[in-house]
Amino acid sequence: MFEIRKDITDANTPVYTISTAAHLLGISIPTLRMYEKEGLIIPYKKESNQRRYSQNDLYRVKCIRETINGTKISIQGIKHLLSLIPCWKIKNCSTDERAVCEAFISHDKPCWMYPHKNNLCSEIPCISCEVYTKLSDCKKVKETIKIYL
Amino acid sequence: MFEIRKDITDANTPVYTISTAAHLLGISIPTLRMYEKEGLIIPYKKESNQRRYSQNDLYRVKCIRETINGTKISIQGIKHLLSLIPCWKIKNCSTDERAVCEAFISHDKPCWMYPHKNNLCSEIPCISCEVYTKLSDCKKVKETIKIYL
DNA sequence: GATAGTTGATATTTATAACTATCATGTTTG
DNA sequence: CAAACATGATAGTTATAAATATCAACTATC
Repeated sequence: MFEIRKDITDANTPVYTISTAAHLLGISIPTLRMYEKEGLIIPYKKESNQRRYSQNDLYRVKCIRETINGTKISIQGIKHLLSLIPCWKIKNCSTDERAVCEAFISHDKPCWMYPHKNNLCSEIPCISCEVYTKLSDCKKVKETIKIYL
Repeated sequence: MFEIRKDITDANTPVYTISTAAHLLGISIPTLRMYEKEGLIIPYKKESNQRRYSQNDLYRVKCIRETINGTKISIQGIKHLLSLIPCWKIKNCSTDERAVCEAFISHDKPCWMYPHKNNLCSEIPCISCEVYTKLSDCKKVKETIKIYL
């Protein structure tokens, strides 16, 4: 227990329980749950509602903590930053879709934190959406924006 | 003393001393100097090195404080946010210029906080550069980015 | 079916960012 | 040429974000 699994080839496979993840990261369980509540991470959830973390999830949390404790950007700041990811470009939203999409309009939290109902994002769960998966390091938002500028 | 001057038509004219500005904003003088040190504001400086604040400067500080105290984004977060303003697009930098420009490469502070030597930005002081002047409210970075996306 | 680990929620602790007070020195103003 | 206000710098205070501890109820595992 509490060991990094090297038998898993896919870094996106959710294998670690919350206690293992917390141990590997050197943080407490409530902290992990807080990051999730704030929308900084979306762990996989089993049918029973239990969380399972992948290797990429761990990396993601590592980046979050570097940003909070190293760069001194607050959680609210990170959320604001993540809201700048041009999801409407990545997903190629139409003008009509943008006009009614909170993720396009607002800028206080990442797109995956808004309710997805009647737009094209409701087709795929956010945990497997490229907008979420392709940007594990919140310090790389600028890079991402540059691509579409 | 300590009164908003209504005789000044140009909101960019630097008229208020630091004590007047602090009083009008309801904050201390060191706080104003801190915001400046962090690159969140560039007050006009007289030949004697004394600061003079314009009406727009006051508005800018008001927005900074809303962001810190209301939105709960830290100063480091605001700096990071301001670094995302696509100055290279606004100023129409060449590929060669971008390649050596810290403002293009880095993302920890606004472009006007980097030393400007051998690029086209050295022609104009940052205080009168449109990249700085056109975005008084740091909460409107997303709007600005959208224009160029 | 007993032990270990999970869930969300609330209460508490801790670390520190944001802000202020105060300093000796320099500048402005009547 | 005083009085008032500026300067940068340091030291101290305060507010609170980030992290943790603990809870009763629920789920997993052997």
